[in-house]
Amino acid sequence: MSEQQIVEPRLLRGFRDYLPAQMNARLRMIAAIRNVYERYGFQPLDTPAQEYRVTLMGYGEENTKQIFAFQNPEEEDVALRFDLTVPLARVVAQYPDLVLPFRRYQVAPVWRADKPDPGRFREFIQFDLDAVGTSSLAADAEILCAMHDTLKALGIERFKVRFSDRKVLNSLLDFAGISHDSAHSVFRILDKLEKIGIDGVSAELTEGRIDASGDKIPGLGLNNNQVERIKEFIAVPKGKRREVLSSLESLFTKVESAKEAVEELRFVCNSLDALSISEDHVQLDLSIARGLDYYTGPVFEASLDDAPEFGSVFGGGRYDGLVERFLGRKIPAVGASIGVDRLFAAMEMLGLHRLAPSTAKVIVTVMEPSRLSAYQKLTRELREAGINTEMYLGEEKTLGKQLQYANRQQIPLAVIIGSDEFAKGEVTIKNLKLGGELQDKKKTAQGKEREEWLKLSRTVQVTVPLAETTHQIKKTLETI
RNA sequence: GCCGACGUAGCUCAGUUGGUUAGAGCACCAGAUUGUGGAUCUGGGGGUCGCAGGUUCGAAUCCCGCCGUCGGUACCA
Repeated sequence: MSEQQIVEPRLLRGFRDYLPAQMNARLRMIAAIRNVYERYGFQPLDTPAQEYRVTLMGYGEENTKQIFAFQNPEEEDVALRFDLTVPLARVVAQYPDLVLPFRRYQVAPVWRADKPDPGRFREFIQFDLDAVGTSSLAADAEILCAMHDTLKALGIERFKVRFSDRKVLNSLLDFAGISHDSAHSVFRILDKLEKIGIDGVSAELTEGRIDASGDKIPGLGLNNNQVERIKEFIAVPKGKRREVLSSLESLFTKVESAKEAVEELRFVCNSLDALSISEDHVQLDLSIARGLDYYTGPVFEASLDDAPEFGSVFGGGRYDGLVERFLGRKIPAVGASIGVDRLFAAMEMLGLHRLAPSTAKVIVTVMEPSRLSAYQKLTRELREAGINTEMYLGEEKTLGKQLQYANRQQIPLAVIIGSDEFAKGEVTIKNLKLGGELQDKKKTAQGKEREEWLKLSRTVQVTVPLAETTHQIKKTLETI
């Protein structure tokens, strides 16, 4: 092939490869999440990557530019799904036989034509859980509870699930005397509170500001009185769920529309108490806005304490109006979506992943190629015993090279059979993982530790009769 | 989309006011060690200096355009 024909191997912006070490970690994440969702009795669903474009549209024109849209060979307008919630609404409307409440989970890639950021990709996996067909806020509490359990199950300790209610923000507009037409803009600015602070919010609500890069950000033109009211709202102190709730209640005593919001939040708080969900991990936080277009009640959002720059890794809320688009009548629903790849990236930054490329626990090295069938037979035996086993298939003839290969693949055990072992009908089993760990400690070990080290190093490699290979390997794997 | 910075080996970067054959560390490969991985030592391979033009006797270095990356901002069902 001439040089001009070589195609440069490269990725599209916003897309990424998952090489084996990362893919193993991602698969473990997905399995752990699924495990939690099924413990709550949610049912699996899958839908196609492509939908009719019109199915996905209708939540504001400005969003359409985020959708990957094109024409299929029949020249129909189609698009890649950008979330799993809209397809769910379509399914619920399309299959009237589905038993309600329909509680489903779905794990699948979605696509958005956003500008990529850390933890933000153009193709990413979402893992959703939703309950459709129930207006009971017990469902909302259950979703919050599942969010909490999921993050725990992923081995994350320092996280916050925060919740509020869309109706609180609507009441805030009444409280501050702001037209509901401006709702979208006001909420968007409030959502930036953590990022730009109270002064930044204040500026954007009034005359605008100029950001660090010299960009002009237009203001909303609210008057001082309105901004003061919003500041009062923002000033509601953070604390225990019930404390925040009573502060809110007293602030909004004269706002008629707030009664429903307060009652909803009280219900959710009561449920969380009944479920013994800790105040440390699940908090009532009035400042979260999210889900501006279709959320109608409680909203949820989770972030990692040690990776705040990744923002929301798990979010959702109640959306009672979404199915109506496809059915003509309302079906209440609530759910949440975990951004698997964003969370993966955050955990990667925090070093929370166990990264090993291989799925093999054992490598059978090949020292005497002329007796290949003996190695094949043993490999087969180990596999039939349920042990993930790889036989060395590379070109290297020396044992050292083969062990180096195993080490790089992070395969913990090696089986060695050379002329000595063949002669005696034995096999040597080497614990590469333990050997590596001991090597690291070799320099520092002293006194009693040194004795322990010597004792352990005698167990790194054992030789047993061929017939006991499987038994010995199982025994050793239990210690790993 | 807008503002700014930056593109030199697989990775992280150095490269003096433009001056011969563009460097380092890590990684990789080989040997020391023909049946024992991660350590050490020695040697080695690898670069159209993002792409295309211009200025110049001479460009990685200066100028223009394009592409890409990063940061900020906007947007985010």
